[in-house]
Amino acid sequence: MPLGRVAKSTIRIEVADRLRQAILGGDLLPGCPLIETMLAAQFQVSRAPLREAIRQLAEEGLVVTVPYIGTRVMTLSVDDLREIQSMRVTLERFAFRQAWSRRDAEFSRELRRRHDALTAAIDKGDDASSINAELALHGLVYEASGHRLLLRAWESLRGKLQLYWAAHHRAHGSRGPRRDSHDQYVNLALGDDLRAMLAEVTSHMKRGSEVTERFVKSLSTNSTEGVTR
Amino acid sequence: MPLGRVAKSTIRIEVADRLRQAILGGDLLPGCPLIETMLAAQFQVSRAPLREAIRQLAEEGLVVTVPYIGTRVMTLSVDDLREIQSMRVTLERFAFRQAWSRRDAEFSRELRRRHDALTAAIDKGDDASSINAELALHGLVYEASGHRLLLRAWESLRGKLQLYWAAHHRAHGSRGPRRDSHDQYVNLALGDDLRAMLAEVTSHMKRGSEVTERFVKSLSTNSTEGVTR
DNA sequence: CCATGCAATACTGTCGACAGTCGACTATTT
DNA sequence: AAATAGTCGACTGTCGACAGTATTGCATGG
Repeated sequence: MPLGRVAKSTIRIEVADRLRQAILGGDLLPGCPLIETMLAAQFQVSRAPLREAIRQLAEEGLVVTVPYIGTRVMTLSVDDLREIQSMRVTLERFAFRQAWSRRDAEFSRELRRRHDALTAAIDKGDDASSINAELALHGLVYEASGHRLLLRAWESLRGKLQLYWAAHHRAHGSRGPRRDSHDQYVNLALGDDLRAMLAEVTSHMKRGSEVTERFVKSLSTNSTEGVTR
Repeated sequence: MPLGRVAKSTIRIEVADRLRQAILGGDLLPGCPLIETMLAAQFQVSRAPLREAIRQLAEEGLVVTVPYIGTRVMTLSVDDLREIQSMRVTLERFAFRQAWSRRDAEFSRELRRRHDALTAAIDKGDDASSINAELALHGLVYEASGHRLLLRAWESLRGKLQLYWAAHHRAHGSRGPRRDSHDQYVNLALGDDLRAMLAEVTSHMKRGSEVTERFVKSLSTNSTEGVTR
């Protein structure tokens, strides 16, 4: 038994994880200000590690900080979403190119497993889980690419995507990915036609982004408040 | 004129810039430990803003931090370089696709300007400047893409690339990009054949990475020291 | 009634000090 | 002599307090 390290964690890391979870989980809505003194009191820690955690999230792009003004959760914009989606298409196509010759039995097994998990979550109507399951499904190809930098880039994108999808879910009650929306994706990923797979990635995301974009556009027409700190 | 904010800088930002500059400029070599107390004394600031600056650089990927052990400048590896180069090809091809229809007279002028600057730096034999000039030249297409996320991704890559090139320069005295190595790149970027441009990006970087990779490989055979904290 | 200047306030930025942990060195035991 | 346990020094992690800044609300004048 390898007996892995004892997971020595610092407050900074702990707080960063909790904050990230809170943001992605929707406990801290986009635009919501992050008051250091409040959060420090709430987490029962001093401001020093909390500030460092915030600095980290800022670099991850989940929050934005303006000196002497404050930090708030990143807000949604149609342009941002478009950029995220187009970047995602580029990265995921690259990931499939990299991973294609590295696919093995383990890859296929894991792909099916995650697809089943997604289907189950959708059937159960558990939207939060289905979001995570969909992200996990798409994440596999990045993991299989063996490209650490690419995986890191995906993780950064994933956070922002999750932000959008969570907002979508809160507004509509159901984000509603269709039960069979990933069948073609999975089948091609298990097959031998890379060209078809790449085309599927492009069109799959095009379909998905149309839905999300319609939603975000509807949001930005309603929410006009500037959230005056 | 938009009249942007008055660039009010905090110590944290100042220190982060100085540190980044020191790392990329080669004052802090790869593997070199960053002792907080020393740096704080050197910069004449307290450890709090210094630590936050380090946290930021860690998220940028220029340094690595291990809890209770310390922080050191990211080290070079052949695999890392390969990943950076392949990612760069992917992103720059994407950038050209995005920017292609947005090119205007200003773009052409700026491209020529930066190309001239690069040529001048090479002629003058100023290697540090020629590295910056080459990065600036390649950076233009990212700026012209109008894709903020893409530009951000490039800036992150650029830092790591600069790290490698600076190491190369220190070891060889001259990094030696040939004077005409970017002629084709610039000509195609000014032309109308996107397909040819994309092919050029791929082959251009392939040529460049072969040189750099040979160098890094030669490095890793020599340097065996573990830098004992 | 609206615009302008000014005080109050709440928050962020920074500091110095203390506590906890790791690695190296020394001493001891077999 | 080799291996183990104990000790020491140095550095990181954390804390509470202070300084500086931007917003808010009010008072004043037009």
